[in-house]
Amino acid sequence: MQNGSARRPVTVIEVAQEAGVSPSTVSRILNGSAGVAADKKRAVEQAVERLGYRPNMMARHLVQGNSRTVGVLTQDIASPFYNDAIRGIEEGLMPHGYSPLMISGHWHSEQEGHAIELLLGRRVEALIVLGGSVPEAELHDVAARLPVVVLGRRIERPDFSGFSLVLDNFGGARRATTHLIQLGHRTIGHIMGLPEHADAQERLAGYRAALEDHGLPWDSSLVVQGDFREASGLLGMQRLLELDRPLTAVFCSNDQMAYGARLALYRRGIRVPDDLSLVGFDDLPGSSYSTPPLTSVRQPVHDLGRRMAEFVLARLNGQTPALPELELELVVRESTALVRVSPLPRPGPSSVR
Amino acid sequence: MQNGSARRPVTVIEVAQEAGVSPSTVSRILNGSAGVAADKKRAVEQAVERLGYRPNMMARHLVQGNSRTVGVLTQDIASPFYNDAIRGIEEGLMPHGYSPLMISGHWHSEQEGHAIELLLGRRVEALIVLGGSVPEAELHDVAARLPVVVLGRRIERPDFSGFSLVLDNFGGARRATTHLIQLGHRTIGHIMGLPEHADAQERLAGYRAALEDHGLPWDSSLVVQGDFREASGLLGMQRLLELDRPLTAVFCSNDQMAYGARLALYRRGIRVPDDLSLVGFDDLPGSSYSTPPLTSVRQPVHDLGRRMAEFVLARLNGQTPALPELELELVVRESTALVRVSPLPRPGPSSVR
DNA sequence: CTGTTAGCGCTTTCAA
DNA sequence: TTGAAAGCGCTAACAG
Repeated sequence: MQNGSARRPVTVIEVAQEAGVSPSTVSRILNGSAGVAADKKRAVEQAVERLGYRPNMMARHLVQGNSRTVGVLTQDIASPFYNDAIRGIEEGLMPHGYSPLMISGHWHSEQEGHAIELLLGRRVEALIVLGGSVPEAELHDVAARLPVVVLGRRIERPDFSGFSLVLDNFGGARRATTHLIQLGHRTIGHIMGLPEHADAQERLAGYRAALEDHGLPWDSSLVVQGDFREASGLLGMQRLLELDRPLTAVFCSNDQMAYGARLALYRRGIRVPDDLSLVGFDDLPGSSYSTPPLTSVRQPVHDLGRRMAEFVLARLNGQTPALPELELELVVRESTALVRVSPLPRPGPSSVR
Repeated sequence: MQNGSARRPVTVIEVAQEAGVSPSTVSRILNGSAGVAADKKRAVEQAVERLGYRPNMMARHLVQGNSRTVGVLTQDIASPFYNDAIRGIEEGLMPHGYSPLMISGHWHSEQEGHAIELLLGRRVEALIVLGGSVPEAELHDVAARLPVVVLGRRIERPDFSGFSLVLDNFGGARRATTHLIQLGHRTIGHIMGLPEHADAQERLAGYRAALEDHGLPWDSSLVVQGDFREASGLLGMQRLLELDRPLTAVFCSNDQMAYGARLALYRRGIRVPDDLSLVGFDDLPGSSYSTPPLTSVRQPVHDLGRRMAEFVLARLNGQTPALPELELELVVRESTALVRVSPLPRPGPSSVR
């Protein structure tokens, strides 16, 4: 059995020898950069085939001074939210001969710095940052050297030369809450995301604004804190249910927490949406198949990914395109319903519907 | 506003000049490859800082003949299943100074070929393949050049020099079905995955084996076809419910289809697990927060990812480690329960326990 | 300890 | 049309 490693890769020189031409000719044929006699072309192609030659991109890029690569700094490759964006980025990049170099910061500022270092070392031509918490100064430095677009973070520095793309979290949250109010709900809880997270703050603000819009009182005890993950949604809902205020609806700062909240309700035999309406945020792929399908605020993440890719590519070509702020859409499914007359559910055996 | 592109990156030469030393000295300091006078070291470090120098990895790798990179061919970066594996791979690679170069084939044999081409061009030192359908011949060729490990595919070629790692789908499915039988279920449906997919076939076989183990009759009308996605689970369950056989449990070939099936049941007001028990396969992160939390077969994907990474790294070092076949564990949650009413006049022989 | 020299594999002048 | 030569940015001998 082969060792599997070793065996030096074939080089142009070898191909050239095999085909009886010079390395430059091989290069020209491979890149179609100049006219070449048909017979030599055939000979080279055969040699390439026979030897299993594959151009060494590192060498090629070194001499050409480009890497055809765009760095993507994500927080968690495995997070359902960022994933969609990544796929969009891929789609935007590939047709132009670029590929993404992905790396995750794992919500860890230090690791993110490290990641950027690595990306820069690999000479990515542009950088797409998905959320996270790299210091603005660092982002700014990078943006001075190459096109940068950061999603989901508002960059305060007025001189930031990159592009910061923020979604209308406020508007989305306000729309979601308004939807609940229009269904007749008057006591609406909110499970908040990580409080230091701008998204969470804006969504809270949107929730509050909707309340004010309709002359409903603001009650801070109706807001509990979570961390964007399922478990915190479960805990949050439990705490909400312990209140003596009989709430009939809850708006969660993201879908994952809504899933957790849903489970807390299931355990207590509180039906959704009959006894309590639930709204999430993000519209994860799974949300259309949860029980019941979850009403949520959709962020056009996939589309956004593609646009960001195209954006940096355009910058690379010297253009200065615009990146429009996209509206967030409320997707009404089956987890929200008209408020019932008697808001107090009676706990009982776990029965869904 | 800065253009954001252009501005040639700093090179060693410039750093050397700035610090008043030779390029090799700079290199030595950066790599710690030899002792250097303290003052020169300080001077260089300052120059690096001042100029914002970052070594060009492509150049470094070119001369060193390695890329410190492992290719990861996944089907879909956004699939929750592969994601976990990817995270594991990352963890396995990073401590050794390697990074993953990820690319997705999108379940498209041709695109996968293209992806491998790209990876090879970037001189990845090893390749990790997650599922997919690249022709064996191609995999074999690659494996002759560098360490390859493929997950979730049995390679038939006896001379394959890579490592093929398959999970015990059969055993997992058998265990899941047996669990149902032990709960008293006698009419158990199965929603199958893509029939051309080995995983789907093996899980079907496991389901069938469990039936036989307990002397239950095999009934092909109880098996409907899906494609591993939610929508097909929903459709599949609908078809199952149209049967006049009153089934009390369904085993789905993966969690995503189980979610779809769950939704079909919800729509008809059939309760889980009270009226019907449901089992999935994969144990996706979301499954512990579905309603009800889903009983499923856990694949240690994350762990597997780490192990695969360590495996190829070891091969790179000339070792030939083993990759143990890991057992799949049935995670019993709340979507399965004792059968309520025995719908059939106890057919078949032997005990039920 | 440090500078000089010679490449890594490729493309791109520049002549022929 | 083609080959020879130079050089991308870096490190690894090899002298000193």
